[in-house]
Amino acid sequence: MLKLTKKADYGLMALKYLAEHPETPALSAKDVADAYGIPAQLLAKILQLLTKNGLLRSHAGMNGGYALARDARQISAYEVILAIDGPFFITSCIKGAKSCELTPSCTIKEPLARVNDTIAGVLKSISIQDLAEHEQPAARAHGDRVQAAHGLVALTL
Amino acid sequence: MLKLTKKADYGLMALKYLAEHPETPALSAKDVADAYGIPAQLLAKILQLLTKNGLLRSHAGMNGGYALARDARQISAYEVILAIDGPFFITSCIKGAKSCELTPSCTIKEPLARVNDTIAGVLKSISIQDLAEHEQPAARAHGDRVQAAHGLVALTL
DNA sequence: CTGAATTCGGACCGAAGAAGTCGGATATTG
DNA sequence: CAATATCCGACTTCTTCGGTCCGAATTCAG
Repeated sequence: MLKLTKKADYGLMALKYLAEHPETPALSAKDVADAYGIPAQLLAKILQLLTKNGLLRSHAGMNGGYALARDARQISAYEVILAIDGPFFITSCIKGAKSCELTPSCTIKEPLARVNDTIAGVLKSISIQDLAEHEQPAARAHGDRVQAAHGLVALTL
Repeated sequence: MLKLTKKADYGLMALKYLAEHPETPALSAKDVADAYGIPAQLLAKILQLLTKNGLLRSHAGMNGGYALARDARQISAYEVILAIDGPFFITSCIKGAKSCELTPSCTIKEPLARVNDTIAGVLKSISIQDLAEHEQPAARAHGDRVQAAHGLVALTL
Protein backbone atom coordinates (compact mmCIF):
# COMPACT_ATOMS: atom_id res chain seq x y z
CA MET A 1 0.00 0.00 0.00
CA LEU A 2 0.81 3.58 -0.06
CA LYS A 3 2.28 3.19 -3.47
CA LEU A 4 2.09 5.24 -6.61
CA THR A 5 0.16 3.93 -9.56
CA LYS A 6 2.09 2.81 -12.58
CA LYS A 7 0.54 5.68 -14.46
CA ALA A 8 2.15 8.15 -12.11
CA ASP A 9 5.43 6.30 -12.46
CA TYR A 10 5.14 6.43 -16.21
CA GLY A 11 4.31 10.09 -16.08
CA LEU A 12 7.36 10.87 -13.97
CA MET A 13 9.55 8.82 -16.24
CA ALA A 14 8.22 10.56 -19.31
CA LEU A 15 8.77 14.01 -17.86
CA LYS A 16 12.23 13.04 -16.81
CA TYR A 17 12.91 11.84 -20.31
CA LEU A 18 11.68 15.10 -21.77
CA ALA A 19 13.82 17.02 -19.34
CA GLU A 20 16.83 15.06 -20.49
CA HIS A 21 16.21 16.00 -24.10
CA PRO A 22 15.75 19.75 -24.08
CA GLU A 23 17.23 20.15 -27.54
CA THR A 24 14.40 18.41 -29.38
CA PRO A 25 11.34 20.60 -29.92
CA ALA A 26 8.92 17.78 -29.24
CA LEU A 27 8.90 14.05 -28.61
CA SER A 28 6.00 11.82 -29.56
CA ALA A 29 4.33 9.55 -27.07
CA LYS A 30 5.66 6.64 -29.04
CA ASP A 31 9.22 7.89 -28.76
CA VAL A 32 9.05 7.99 -24.99
CA ALA A 33 7.13 4.74 -24.74
CA ASP A 34 9.72 2.95 -26.82
CA ALA A 35 12.53 4.39 -24.74
CA TYR A 36 11.16 2.78 -21.62
CA GLY A 37 9.17 -0.15 -22.94
CA ILE A 38 5.92 1.38 -21.80
CA PRO A 39 2.69 0.60 -23.69
CA ALA A 40 2.42 3.48 -26.10
CA GLN A 41 -1.33 3.92 -26.01
CA LEU A 42 -1.32 4.08 -22.26
CA LEU A 43 1.45 6.60 -22.10
CA ALA A 44 -0.38 8.66 -24.70
CA LYS A 45 -3.32 9.09 -22.41
CA ILE A 46 -1.08 9.96 -19.50
CA LEU A 47 0.66 12.63 -21.51
CA GLN A 48 -2.73 13.99 -22.53
CA LEU A 49 -3.61 14.30 -18.88
CA LEU A 50 -0.41 16.13 -18.18
CA THR A 51 -1.00 18.59 -21.00
CA LYS A 52 -4.54 19.18 -19.84
CA ASN A 53 -3.13 20.10 -16.46
CA GLY A 54 -0.63 22.49 -17.94
CA LEU A 55 2.51 20.49 -17.32
CA LEU A 56 3.15 19.76 -20.97
CA ARG A 57 2.61 21.44 -24.30
CA SER A 58 1.37 19.29 -27.13
CA HIS A 59 1.55 19.66 -30.85
CA ALA A 60 -0.37 17.42 -33.22
CA GLY A 61 0.62 16.48 -36.70
CA MET A 62 3.85 15.25 -38.19
CA ASN A 63 6.92 15.92 -36.09
CA GLY A 64 4.52 16.82 -33.35
CA GLY A 65 4.69 15.55 -29.83
CA TYR A 66 5.10 16.82 -26.33
CA ALA A 67 7.43 19.23 -24.60
CA LEU A 68 7.66 20.55 -21.08
CA ALA A 69 5.43 23.54 -20.53
CA ARG A 70 7.84 24.99 -17.99
CA ASP A 71 11.38 24.60 -16.87
CA ALA A 72 12.06 21.21 -15.37
CA ARG A 73 12.85 22.90 -12.08
CA GLN A 74 9.42 24.44 -11.98
CA ILE A 75 7.58 21.12 -12.15
CA SER A 76 7.29 19.16 -8.96
CA ALA A 77 6.65 15.47 -8.57
CA TYR A 78 3.63 16.46 -6.55
CA GLU A 79 2.01 18.19 -9.50
CA VAL A 80 2.61 15.21 -11.72
CA ILE A 81 1.06 12.76 -9.32
CA LEU A 82 -1.80 15.12 -8.66
CA ALA A 83 -2.50 15.54 -12.36
CA ILE A 84 -2.47 11.84 -13.06
CA ASP A 85 -3.98 10.24 -9.99
CA GLY A 86 -5.99 13.14 -8.66
CA PRO A 87 -5.83 14.45 -5.12
CA PHE A 88 -4.59 11.95 -2.62
CA PHE A 89 -5.25 11.66 1.04
CA ILE A 90 -3.54 9.19 3.24
CA THR A 91 -6.71 8.63 5.20
CA SER A 92 -9.63 6.87 3.59
CA CYS A 93 -11.97 9.48 4.95
CA ILE A 94 -11.49 12.59 2.83
CA LYS A 95 -10.42 15.54 4.87
CA GLY A 96 -12.72 17.90 3.05
CA ALA A 97 -15.91 16.04 3.82
CA LYS A 98 -17.19 16.68 7.29
CA SER A 99 -15.66 13.90 9.32
CA CYS A 100 -16.25 10.25 8.58
CA GLU A 101 -19.74 9.53 7.31
CA LEU A 102 -20.55 6.60 9.52
CA THR A 103 -17.68 6.76 11.95
CA PRO A 104 -17.79 10.20 13.54
CA SER A 105 -15.46 8.99 16.25
CA CYS A 106 -12.60 8.56 13.79
CA THR A 107 -10.09 10.74 15.57
CA ILE A 108 -7.31 8.95 13.80
CA LYS A 109 -7.19 11.12 10.76
CA GLU A 110 -6.33 14.31 12.53
CA PRO A 111 -2.75 13.21 13.24
CA LEU A 112 -2.55 11.39 9.95
CA ALA A 113 -3.57 14.49 8.07
CA ARG A 114 -0.33 15.95 9.31
CA VAL A 115 1.54 12.98 7.89
CA ASN A 116 -0.31 13.56 4.67
CA ASP A 117 0.87 17.15 4.55
CA THR A 118 4.39 16.03 5.24
CA ILE A 119 4.39 13.65 2.35
CA ALA A 120 2.90 16.26 0.07
CA GLY A 121 5.61 18.64 1.18
CA VAL A 122 8.36 16.21 0.34
CA LEU A 123 6.83 15.51 -3.03
CA LYS A 124 6.51 19.19 -3.73
CA SER A 125 10.17 19.67 -2.93
CA ILE A 126 11.25 17.29 -5.66
CA SER A 127 11.37 18.63 -9.18
CA ILE A 128 11.58 16.87 -12.49
CA GLN A 129 15.03 18.34 -12.76
CA ASP A 130 15.99 16.47 -9.62
CA LEU A 131 14.89 13.25 -11.25
CA ALA A 132 16.75 13.96 -14.46
CA GLU A 133 20.08 14.55 -12.81
CA HIS A 134 19.59 11.62 -10.56
CA GLU A 135 22.17 12.67 -8.09
CA GLN A 136 21.23 13.91 -4.65
CA PRO A 137 18.25 16.06 -5.39
CA ALA A 138 18.82 19.38 -3.73
CA ALA A 139 15.86 20.14 -1.52
CA ARG A 140 14.20 23.37 -2.49
CA ALA A 141 12.56 25.76 -0.09
CA HIS A 142 8.82 25.63 -0.29
CA GLY A 143 6.49 27.84 1.67
CA ASP A 144 7.05 27.79 5.38
CA ARG A 145 6.40 24.12 5.68
CA VAL A 146 9.49 22.81 4.00
CA GLN A 147 12.75 24.62 4.29
CA ALA A 148 16.06 23.67 2.85
CA ALA A 149 18.93 23.60 5.30
CA HIS A 150 22.33 22.06 4.59
CA GLY A 151 20.95 19.34 2.35
CA LEU A 152 18.13 18.32 4.64
CA VAL A 153 14.55 19.29 4.78
CA ALA A 154 12.94 20.40 8.01
CA LEU A 155 9.33 19.47 8.26
CA THR A 156 7.04 20.78 10.95
CA LEU A 157 5.15 17.90 12.42
CA MET B 1 -3.53 7.47 -4.49
CA LEU B 2 -1.03 7.08 -1.80
CA LYS B 3 -3.71 6.27 0.70
CA LEU B 4 -3.95 3.75 3.46
CA THR B 5 -6.36 0.87 3.15
CA LYS B 6 -9.41 0.89 5.33
CA LYS B 7 -8.00 -2.12 7.09
CA ALA B 8 -4.99 -0.13 8.18
CA ASP B 9 -7.28 2.66 9.29
CA TYR B 10 -9.36 0.24 11.28
CA GLY B 11 -6.28 -1.24 12.82
CA LEU B 12 -5.00 2.14 13.92
CA MET B 13 -8.38 3.05 15.32
CA ALA B 14 -8.60 -0.19 17.23
CA LEU B 15 -5.16 0.21 18.74
CA LYS B 16 -5.97 3.75 19.67
CA TYR B 17 -9.14 2.57 21.33
CA LEU B 18 -7.23 -0.04 23.29
CA ALA B 19 -4.69 2.55 24.32
CA GLU B 20 -7.49 4.71 25.64
CA HIS B 21 -8.81 1.91 27.82
CA PRO B 22 -5.80 0.65 29.70
CA GLU B 23 -7.86 -0.30 32.73
CA THR B 24 -9.75 -3.13 31.05
CA PRO B 25 -7.75 -6.35 30.79
CA ALA B 26 -9.10 -7.16 27.35
CA LEU B 27 -11.60 -5.90 24.82
CA SER B 28 -13.30 -8.17 22.32
CA ALA B 29 -13.25 -7.45 18.63
CA LYS B 30 -16.96 -6.83 18.81
CA ASP B 31 -16.52 -4.22 21.51
CA VAL B 32 -14.16 -2.21 19.38
CA ALA B 33 -16.16 -2.75 16.22
CA ASP B 34 -19.31 -1.48 17.88
CA ALA B 35 -17.51 1.54 19.23
CA TYR B 36 -16.61 2.68 15.74
CA GLY B 37 -19.30 1.10 13.61
CA ILE B 38 -16.79 -1.15 11.89
CA PRO B 39 -17.89 -4.56 10.56
CA ALA B 40 -17.04 -6.88 13.42
CA GLN B 41 -15.88 -9.84 11.39
CA LEU B 42 -13.54 -7.71 9.39
CA LEU B 43 -12.04 -6.08 12.42
CA ALA B 44 -11.62 -9.51 13.96
CA LYS B 45 -9.32 -10.57 11.17
CA ILE B 46 -7.36 -7.38 11.41
CA LEU B 47 -6.83 -7.85 15.12
CA GLN B 48 -5.72 -11.38 14.45
CA LEU B 49 -3.13 -10.05 12.07
CA LEU B 50 -1.91 -7.62 14.65
CA THR B 51 -1.56 -10.33 17.27
CA LYS B 52 0.26 -12.53 14.85
CA ASN B 53 2.73 -9.73 14.36
CA GLY B 54 3.21 -9.25 18.07
CA LEU B 55 1.43 -5.94 18.45
CA LEU B 56 -1.46 -7.38 20.43
CA ARG B 57 -2.03 -10.14 22.93
CA SER B 58 -5.16 -12.21 22.50
CA HIS B 59 -7.11 -14.31 24.89
CA ALA B 60 -9.89 -16.63 23.77
CA GLY B 61 -12.89 -17.66 25.80
CA MET B 62 -15.33 -15.71 27.87
CA ASN B 63 -14.18 -12.28 28.92
CA GLY B 64 -11.39 -12.74 26.45
CA GLY B 65 -10.33 -10.27 23.83
CA TYR B 66 -7.33 -8.21 22.88
CA ALA B 67 -4.88 -6.01 24.70
CA LEU B 68 -1.79 -4.12 23.64
CA ALA B 69 1.28 -6.30 23.73
CA ARG B 70 3.46 -3.32 24.60
CA ASP B 71 3.13 0.17 25.87
CA ALA B 72 1.27 2.44 23.48
CA ARG B 73 4.42 4.53 23.13
CA GLN B 74 6.33 1.53 21.90
CA ILE B 75 4.01 0.82 18.99
CA SER B 76 4.47 2.93 15.89
CA ALA B 77 1.94 3.58 13.17
CA TYR B 78 4.51 2.14 10.83
CA GLU B 79 4.40 -1.24 12.49
CA VAL B 80 0.64 -1.32 12.34
CA ILE B 81 0.48 -0.53 8.67
CA LEU B 82 3.27 -2.95 7.95
CA ALA B 83 1.50 -5.74 9.82
CA ILE B 84 -1.79 -5.18 8.06
CA ASP B 85 -0.89 -4.19 4.54
CA GLY B 86 2.52 -5.73 4.26
CA PRO B 87 5.65 -3.89 3.18
CA PHE B 88 4.93 -0.87 1.09
CA PHE B 89 7.03 0.81 -1.49
CA ILE B 90 6.07 4.04 -3.10
CA THR B 91 7.44 2.89 -6.41
CA SER B 92 5.72 0.16 -8.34
CA CYS B 93 9.02 -1.52 -8.95
CA ILE B 94 10.01 -3.18 -5.75
CA LYS B 95 13.34 -1.99 -4.50
CA GLY B 96 14.44 -5.47 -3.49
CA ALA B 97 14.10 -6.99 -6.93
CA LYS B 98 16.97 -6.19 -9.21
CA SER B 99 15.77 -3.06 -10.95
CA CYS B 100 12.64 -3.00 -13.06
CA GLU B 101 12.03 -6.25 -14.88
CA LEU B 102 11.26 -4.88 -18.30
CA THR B 103 12.31 -1.28 -17.84
CA PRO B 104 15.91 -1.29 -16.74
CA SER B 105 16.13 2.39 -17.54
CA CYS B 106 13.75 3.30 -14.74
CA THR B 107 16.00 5.72 -12.93
CA ILE B 108 12.98 7.30 -11.35
CA LYS B 109 12.81 5.09 -8.34
CA GLU B 110 16.16 5.99 -6.94
CA PRO B 111 15.06 9.44 -5.85
CA LEU B 112 11.62 8.15 -4.95
CA ALA B 113 13.12 5.50 -2.74
CA ARG B 114 14.35 8.36 -0.62
CA VAL B 115 10.84 9.72 -0.43
CA ASN B 116 9.72 6.27 0.56
CA ASP B 117 12.21 6.22 3.40
CA THR B 118 11.08 9.63 4.49
CA ILE B 119 7.47 8.55 4.72
CA ALA B 120 8.46 5.43 6.60
CA GLY B 121 10.47 7.58 8.98
CA VAL B 122 7.53 9.84 9.70
CA LEU B 123 5.25 6.90 10.24
CA LYS B 124 7.77 5.33 12.56
CA SER B 125 7.91 8.50 14.57
CA ILE B 126 4.21 8.37 15.38
CA SER B 127 3.12 6.10 18.17
CA ILE B 128 -0.29 4.79 19.10
CA GLN B 129 0.04 6.95 22.16
CA ASP B 130 0.28 9.97 19.91
CA LEU B 131 -2.98 8.98 18.30
CA ALA B 132 -4.74 8.39 21.60
CA GLU B 133 -3.91 11.78 23.02
CA HIS B 134 -4.78 13.44 19.78
CA GLU B 135 -2.95 16.59 20.55
CA GLN B 136 0.26 17.55 18.79
CA PRO B 137 2.09 14.25 18.63
CA ALA B 138 5.55 14.80 19.97
CA ALA B 139 8.01 13.60 17.40
CA ARG B 140 10.23 10.90 18.76
CA ALA B 141 13.84 10.42 17.87
CA HIS B 142 14.39 7.46 15.62
CA GLY B 143 17.71 6.24 14.36
CA ASP B 144 19.78 8.86 12.68
CA ARG B 145 17.28 9.48 9.95
CA VAL B 146 14.63 11.22 11.95
CA GLN B 147 15.53 13.45 14.82
CA ALA B 148 13.24 15.37 17.10
CA ALA B 149 14.12 19.03 17.47
CA HIS B 150 11.86 21.62 19.05
CA GLY B 151 8.65 20.01 17.88
CA LEU B 152 9.75 19.41 14.36
CA VAL B 153 11.28 16.52 12.62
CA ALA B 154 14.39 16.89 10.54
CA LEU B 155 14.56 14.50 7.66
CA THR B 156 17.61 13.98 5.54
CA LEU B 157 16.66 14.08 1.91
C1' DC C 1 -4.82 17.94 -52.25
C1' DT C 2 -3.65 13.84 -50.42
C1' DG C 3 -1.60 10.99 -47.13
C1' DA C 4 1.19 10.01 -43.18
C1' DA C 5 2.13 11.12 -38.47
C1' DT C 6 0.39 12.55 -34.38
C1' DT C 7 -2.58 14.20 -30.70
C1' DC C 8 -7.26 13.72 -28.85
C1' DG C 9 -11.10 11.35 -26.42
C1' DG C 10 -14.22 7.97 -25.31
C1' DA C 11 -15.60 3.07 -24.78
C1' DC C 12 -14.28 -1.14 -23.41
C1' DC C 13 -12.16 -5.27 -21.02
C1' DG C 14 -9.51 -8.30 -18.05
C1' DA C 15 -6.94 -8.84 -13.88
C1' DA C 16 -5.97 -7.64 -9.39
C1' DG C 17 -6.84 -5.99 -5.04
C1' DA C 18 -9.87 -4.19 -1.41
C1' DA C 19 -13.91 -4.74 1.56
C1' DG C 20 -16.78 -7.58 3.54
C1' DT C 21 -19.34 -12.20 4.51
C1' DC C 22 -19.86 -16.96 5.88
C1' DG C 23 -19.01 -21.11 8.21
C1' DG C 24 -16.65 -23.91 10.98
C1' DA C 25 -12.89 -25.22 14.39
C1' DT C 26 -10.71 -24.36 18.77
C1' DA C 27 -9.97 -22.46 23.25
C1' DT C 28 -11.64 -20.66 27.77
C1' DT C 29 -14.68 -19.78 31.38
C1' DG C 30 -18.76 -20.34 34.30
C1' DC D 1 -22.33 -28.52 28.74
C1' DA D 2 -23.09 -23.95 27.06
C1' DA D 3 -21.79 -19.35 26.13
C1' DT D 4 -18.26 -16.36 24.61
C1' DA D 5 -14.15 -15.62 22.17
C1' DT D 6 -10.39 -16.08 19.17
C1' DC D 7 -8.81 -18.39 14.99
C1' DC D 8 -8.64 -19.36 10.00
C1' DG D 9 -9.70 -20.26 5.36
C1' DA D 10 -12.87 -19.84 1.48
C1' DC D 11 -15.91 -17.09 -0.91
C1' DT D 12 -18.49 -13.08 -3.01
C1' DT D 13 -18.79 -8.39 -4.45
C1' DC D 14 -17.10 -4.13 -5.79
C1' DT D 15 -13.87 -0.93 -7.31
C1' DT D 16 -9.78 0.44 -9.50
C1' DC D 17 -5.83 -0.21 -12.24
C1' DG D 18 -3.52 -1.38 -16.33
C1' DG D 19 -4.15 -1.79 -20.86
C1' DT D 20 -6.40 -2.01 -25.57
C1' DC D 21 -9.15 -0.46 -29.44
C1' DC D 22 -11.17 2.65 -32.44
C1' DG D 23 -12.71 6.73 -34.51
C1' DA D 24 -12.07 11.19 -34.82
C1' DA D 25 -9.40 16.06 -35.49
C1' DT D 26 -4.92 18.37 -36.39
C1' DT D 27 -0.73 19.25 -38.78
C1' DC D 28 2.82 18.87 -42.03
C1' DA D 29 5.31 17.08 -46.29
C1' DG D 30 5.26 16.05 -50.97
